[in-house]
Amino acid sequence: MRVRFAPSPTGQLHVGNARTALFNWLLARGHDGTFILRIEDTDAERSTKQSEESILDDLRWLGLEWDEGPDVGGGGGPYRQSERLHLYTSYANELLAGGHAYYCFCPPQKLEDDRRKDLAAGRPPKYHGTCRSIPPEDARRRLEANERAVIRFRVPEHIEVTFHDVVRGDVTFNTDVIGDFVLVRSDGRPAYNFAVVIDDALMEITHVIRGEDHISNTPRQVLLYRALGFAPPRFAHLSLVLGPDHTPLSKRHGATSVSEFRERGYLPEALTNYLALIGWSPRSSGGEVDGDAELMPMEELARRFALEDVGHSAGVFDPEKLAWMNRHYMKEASPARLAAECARFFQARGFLSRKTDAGMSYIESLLPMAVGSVDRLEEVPDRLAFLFAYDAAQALERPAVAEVLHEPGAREVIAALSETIDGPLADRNAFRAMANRVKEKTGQKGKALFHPIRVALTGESGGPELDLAVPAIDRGAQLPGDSGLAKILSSRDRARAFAAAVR
RNA sequence: GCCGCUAUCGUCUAGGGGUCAGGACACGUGGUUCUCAGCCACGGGACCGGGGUUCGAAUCCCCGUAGCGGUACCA
Repeated sequence: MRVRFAPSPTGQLHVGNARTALFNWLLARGHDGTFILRIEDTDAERSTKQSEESILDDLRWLGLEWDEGPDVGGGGGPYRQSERLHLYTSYANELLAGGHAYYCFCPPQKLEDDRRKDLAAGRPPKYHGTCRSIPPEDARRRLEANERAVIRFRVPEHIEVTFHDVVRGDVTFNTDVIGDFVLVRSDGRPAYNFAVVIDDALMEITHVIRGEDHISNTPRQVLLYRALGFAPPRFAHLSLVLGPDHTPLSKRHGATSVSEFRERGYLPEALTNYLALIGWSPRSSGGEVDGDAELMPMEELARRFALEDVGHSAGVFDPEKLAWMNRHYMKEASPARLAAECARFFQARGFLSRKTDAGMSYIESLLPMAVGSVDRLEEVPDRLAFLFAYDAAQALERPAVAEVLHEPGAREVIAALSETIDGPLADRNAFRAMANRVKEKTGQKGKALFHPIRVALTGESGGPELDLAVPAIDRGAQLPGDSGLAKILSSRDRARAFAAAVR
């Protein structure tokens, strides 16, 4: 089995295309097949090298490694269409010689006029066949006289073209609605329908899995396979991914490119797991489906994936569900990995200037507090901002904090707290011991005790576990000044500053 | 316009001639921890419309409707 993903490098990798790549990858990996990456850059105006690189980067980040491609080579190369021009030319000549194609000298203006007339008359707009019967000798003469021409495919008239789609079944088109389409443009570059067929055939692709938007191109391609004498591959057309308003997913709907999700702190396994479930669901293993059946690592997705289980209808991209999956995978990821991923967000927030060992291991120790209550890694620094920035006066102004202060005994607890803390609360036990001493002094317990302690030490009325957060404050406060970390006020200094502000 | 594809809770979906139409996300209520979150329990919520076939249709067929795609010297 040989499958391919063939993006055109004209922009960022979109989640819809990423899903197409994923389904190809899943099928290849699950069947010991070969996954090929081909760059369709025949549109020279819009294709950029930079875009190609970013697509490759995004695919790697997603974990969709390819076996053959522009950077790794392989027996079917080259893998950029711009480097395969000689192949297209040679097959175009073959088609010309066999009478399956002909030169067309129609100026663009005439083509446009024809189309307008068809539309106005309610006819399907298609090429009028003006140049269909120009004798080859005449064509050659005009070519030699430097007349511009395209090469068109001679579409057989009045026949039905049926192909089998693995996800949809048999699909039939009548060639009456298909005009003689362009194979080679006047500048010598191949058009899409021609290049794909040559490439898929030469690269011996067995399964063409692509977006539904290609379904009406397929009969043209089938015709080409026939004319060229190639055996057509199996086709599978995937439904599209839509936005909440049921229009194709676009920038209007927020983040749509893989790199945006990467930048915002989504984990690749969350994105791939989520994308796999749009339009595909694991075959229910008889009876009830386990609630966790949707959470699957890549290997399991690959093992269970089957084209036969792919749905027919378009799916709406749901950021909420993606967020849920991301939370799940963040909890599963190792703190070291998360710290490495998060460092840039701490840097952006000004909490970390350099990635020193001390700074990084401090951040690592913080993550378990934040990761359970955040959708994306990007939000982690905000969640932990109270550690790095402490302003007693500002905290007092916050309604939620003020509310806590109105609780009976709150001021007492705060006063006792500022007197009780005499050193760093290096761990949970030290924190508990301190809390007990405040409890003895004030007689307060439960919420009445912990709420005031929380607002005094963190400036927040809610947040990560208190007896985890407070030791973290003191650990940060004790780190050497060159740790790269923003300065952290110790819990003792916080308690005193807050007590003073309250008074 | 013409051609094609599609249609189950708000969303992703399972199922498929007789089911209490199942699950997940989201949502609501209650419980739980010093807190947001989390977690646990419970709850509301769907077969596009109309015909036909059938003892029986969400399921099969037809016709509508709607959405999407194509109708390029874009891919």
